[in-house]
Amino acid sequence: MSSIPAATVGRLVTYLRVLTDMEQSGVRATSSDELGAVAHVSAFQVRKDLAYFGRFGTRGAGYTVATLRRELRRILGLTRPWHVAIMGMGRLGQALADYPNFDRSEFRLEAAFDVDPAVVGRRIGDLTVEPVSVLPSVVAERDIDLAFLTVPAGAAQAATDALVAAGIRGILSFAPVLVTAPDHVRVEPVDLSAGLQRLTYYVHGTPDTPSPSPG
Amino acid sequence: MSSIPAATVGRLVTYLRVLTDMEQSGVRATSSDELGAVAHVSAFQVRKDLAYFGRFGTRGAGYTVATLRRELRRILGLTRPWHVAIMGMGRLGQALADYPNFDRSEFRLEAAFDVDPAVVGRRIGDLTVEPVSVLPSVVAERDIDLAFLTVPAGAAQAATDALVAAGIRGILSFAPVLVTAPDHVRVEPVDLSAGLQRLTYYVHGTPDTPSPSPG
DNA sequence: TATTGTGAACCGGTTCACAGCG
DNA sequence: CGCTGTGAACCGGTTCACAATA
Repeated sequence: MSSIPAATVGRLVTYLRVLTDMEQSGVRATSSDELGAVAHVSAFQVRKDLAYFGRFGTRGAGYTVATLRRELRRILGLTRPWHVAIMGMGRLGQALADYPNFDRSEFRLEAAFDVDPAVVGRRIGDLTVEPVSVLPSVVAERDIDLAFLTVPAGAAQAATDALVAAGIRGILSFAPVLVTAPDHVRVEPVDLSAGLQRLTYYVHGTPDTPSPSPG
Repeated sequence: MSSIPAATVGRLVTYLRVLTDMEQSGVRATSSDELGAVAHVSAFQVRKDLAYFGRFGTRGAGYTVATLRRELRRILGLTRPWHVAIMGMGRLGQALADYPNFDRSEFRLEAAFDVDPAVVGRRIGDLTVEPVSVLPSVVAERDIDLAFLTVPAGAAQAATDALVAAGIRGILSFAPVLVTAPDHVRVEPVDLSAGLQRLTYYVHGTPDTPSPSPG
């Protein structure tokens, strides 16, 4: 049982969403059946995924929404605040900087960086854009854990190297390129253009000749 | 050989990127070995992925970059222009609307929609925001194939239903919720907050006790 | 009785070794 | 001779059946 399948981690995130919705709707209890139906996953799969981490239900009764939700938040590391920096204050970086949803989450935007002197010093949301030269000291002083990588493709690897050198632990990369980081730094791609290209694969083909079978 | 693994489709997108970079750098020929090294995939895997679709190389010699690139573009459905609408002109929708990279790609932004009368009529990039009431006629008239779903979580399912009813074939969803669509409409999630939560899973744990093993 | 938790069977994707061929 | 293309072996994730238990 050494290593958890990546697919399981992804589904845990989905289960957490469903449980959060349930809790807000006042639902107290649920079952692997119900949870699976909402998450589009089999009840077997729900139970197997949870079994990697412990036993959270009551046989014959199911799961308590609040309890299971708390456990999933703990498993996913969402019980403490995460300090986040934005690397690259182009349009996407700016859009993320005043994304209001972060206010209610465990993610705290602590800094914003750009190489362009014309952008440095500008206020965006309640951050002031800082030059990349101060990245190492800012990361250390404000205990920054994670970064959004929102620089152009050509700058992505250099920016990643700088983040790694500064001591960042994880990177959410929006760059439309493959960036490489050492094993102790996790890179999670959120890739607009890759998603778009996968989409065309599944959608193309004429309406007559059915599209390539979905995965 | 009925259905292609989803992972293969994702890797084809990566191979295409690598080949595009190679072509721009003037590299004429490559091999499954080299391609795999750059894409962080085994040479076996590269050859197996390609074998689902045909035979594109020359035994003993390898692959011609231009040829393989053309074939991958064809396989992924990237040889014709795709007409795209943006649904939801909040910050993210606006950021996408003047994302300059689309100019050079096969994706053409053709329309932007919002429910908010205060936003309708505004010009963003070279689009004018239109009310959702005209969605069906606009989709039909401008032959719109795909949509970016950039509405708040609470509006995501209703917006999806509207897009489906209007005849959209594929949706790139940025909504932090699970949206459901009929089988003939493909939904590809590009999920910021899910990515962030997967990231914390892999990063959390003390520096002493090693983090959960990566997938 | 109802539903969880789990060892075993199954299946599909990855890895491999090598046959095919330029 | 070198590298692709591919049938077979392997492995890991999913599915399943059922034992455990509130």
